[in-house]
Amino acid sequence: MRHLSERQETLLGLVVHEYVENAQPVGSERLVDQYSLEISSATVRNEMSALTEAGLLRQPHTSAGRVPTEEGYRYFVRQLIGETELPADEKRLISHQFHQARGDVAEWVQLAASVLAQHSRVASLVTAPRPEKTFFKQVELISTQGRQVLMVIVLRGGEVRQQMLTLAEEIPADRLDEWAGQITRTCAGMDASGMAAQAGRWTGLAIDVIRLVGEVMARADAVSSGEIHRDGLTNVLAQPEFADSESARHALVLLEERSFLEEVLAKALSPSIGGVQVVIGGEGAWEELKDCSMILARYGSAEHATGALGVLGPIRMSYGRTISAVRYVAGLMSDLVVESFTGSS
Amino acid sequence: MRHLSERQETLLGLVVHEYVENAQPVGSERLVDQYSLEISSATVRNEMSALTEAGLLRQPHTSAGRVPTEEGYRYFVRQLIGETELPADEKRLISHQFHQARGDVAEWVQLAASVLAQHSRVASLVTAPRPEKTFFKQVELISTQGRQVLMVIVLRGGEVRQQMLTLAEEIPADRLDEWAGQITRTCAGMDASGMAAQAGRWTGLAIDVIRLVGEVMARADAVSSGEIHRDGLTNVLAQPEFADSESARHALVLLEERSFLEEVLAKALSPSIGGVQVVIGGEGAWEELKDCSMILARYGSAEHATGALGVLGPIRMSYGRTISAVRYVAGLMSDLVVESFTGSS
DNA sequence: GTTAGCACTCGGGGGGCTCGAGTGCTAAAC
DNA sequence: GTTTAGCACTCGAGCCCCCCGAGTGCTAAC
Repeated sequence: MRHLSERQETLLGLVVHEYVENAQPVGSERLVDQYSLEISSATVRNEMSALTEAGLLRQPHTSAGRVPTEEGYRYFVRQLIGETELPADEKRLISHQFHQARGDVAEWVQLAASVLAQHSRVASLVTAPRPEKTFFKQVELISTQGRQVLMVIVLRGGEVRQQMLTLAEEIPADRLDEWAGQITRTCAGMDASGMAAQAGRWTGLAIDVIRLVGEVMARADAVSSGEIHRDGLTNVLAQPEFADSESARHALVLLEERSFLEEVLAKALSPSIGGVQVVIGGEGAWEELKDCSMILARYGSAEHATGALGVLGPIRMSYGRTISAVRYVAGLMSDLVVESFTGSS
Repeated sequence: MRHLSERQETLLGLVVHEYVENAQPVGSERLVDQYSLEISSATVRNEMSALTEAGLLRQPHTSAGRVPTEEGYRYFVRQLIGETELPADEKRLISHQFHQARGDVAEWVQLAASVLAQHSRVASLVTAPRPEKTFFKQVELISTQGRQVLMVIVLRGGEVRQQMLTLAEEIPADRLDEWAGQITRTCAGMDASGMAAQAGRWTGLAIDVIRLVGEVMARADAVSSGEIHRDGLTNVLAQPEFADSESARHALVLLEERSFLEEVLAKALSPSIGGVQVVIGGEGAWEELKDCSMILARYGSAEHATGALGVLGPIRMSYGRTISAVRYVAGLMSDLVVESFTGSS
């Protein structure tokens, strides 16, 4: 399977392209017509035969056209795609949309999902950016009703968490402020374990507050990602491979199953930020997405916060287009994260 | 169509029940067999004929069994369902799950969606509880990096919003605290328009802060609901009426189209809390959900906060079961909202 | 009012047919 | 040696047709 001739590579590329477009096995004559090839259909047949031999194409049945195998798609993506870029006008449009949404993280995430879904025509996933590890910055204690107190915990990077706390006895607001100020001054910059260690050194109300803050931070550190924002679910239903409800259901289950998505995101994105990961047909590791591909990227920056985004669609997907869309959106999101952390307006 | 005999009502009920179970037109003989009726199939045929006349049943084609019409379902729900209750053990299970999740609003919402999806076997929707109108309670100004300031806005009821603000010049943290304290003391309890009116009376930094707070509050008042949490999307794909991908897509589009859901939730739930609204087949008002039904309820309490929840599924739905599930979950959510506001632990 | 009997209807499913796109092979041409 | 025309062969998709049986409405008897 090593060493495809240049012509074979070209033909593989054309088969992939044609199949992605039409969702139908592509035959030799068709190919010659469609792309005005200089060679005859018989030659194409010979080459196709070789590609089939090499495991890059297959025939759904004897005497039907050829279809790329998973291996064929992988070869295509690895060797033939090059560095496709989104058209400049699409880039401009997307970047414009992102500039509109500046300011609100939740909005970015939603927008990224929507943009990906629209430009890739498959289902998209985006998680909000989160720091690798949380550090305490500030706490506010706000009395609500009787002995109920709302704790507002601010983490480094500006993430805000809230948590209710019930006091043993009512405490006036100014005393609460005082406590909060003391705790903030003393504990600023600590991580979850640091907070846990602190608790013992305090008395009264502060013990509970610090313990709870520590718990909230530990919980935040434990989950690998927040909510996973989805969009474009209906796109995958439009694909002919999901025409029968059984396979459609199967694909949708993947997209609903949070734990599965988390696992995939975690495993596929362990490496580094910037690169785009392409998982074609489960790669042997995930039986569940046998007929699906995912294109994933991590965004953000390691010292601030990172998130993940990507798409999930049928194996028969426009990889060039989709990969560049994922890469571009990941880049924009990275910029936004860095911007919002370093405060350059 | 007025005045069905008791026997006719019984038969209508049985047809609905049988059709909901099997998704196939039900014939007279089948009905007699299945439910060991004391009357002959010919009699059943006569009654069915009358029900068809009355517009409550219809035949998919001449010489097929009967299927309830939309009107038939409505009659069934209005007159025949009674006050079905979930079995006690299911109630106990659900209530137990909710007690586990106490404390975090986002968790309730997610749990409610999951429970509804599981017990109704269709797709569920839940919005987070929100107050009718927001009132300012407190603001904190937290310096992050250089001239970037994170505003944390606490609203009555404990809802927390955050908003970035870029200063004209750097201001030390203790000055920020001072400003925040002043604004909080002066403006506590105001609504969005009150805040807007305030802005003019201040100077410097405070103008921007108050203006932004006002905007955030106005924005919060404008959207009728926050994010709509969904679950059980795959359930609807399992229904035979959505076997072909076209209708499945159609249903999924409804569930993805935020604006549509908001409209439906708003219109259907204008009345009051507590009651369960059943929208069968669009009721003429929504062409889009021609083949779907929604069962919706508002939860919470008017003076604190309210949200909406419900399910969307095919018209052929187990109304008794689903209505009681929606009612029960709405009740639990209402309790949680009230509890969390009044602070009774 | 109820029911047995009966002729009639029509959709679904299975079998068989054709059609055509596509293949692999061979032998001739370049 | 590679390319290509020619050709026999394959096999699934689509179509037609037919049969079957569940179900109906009607009529006449109970």
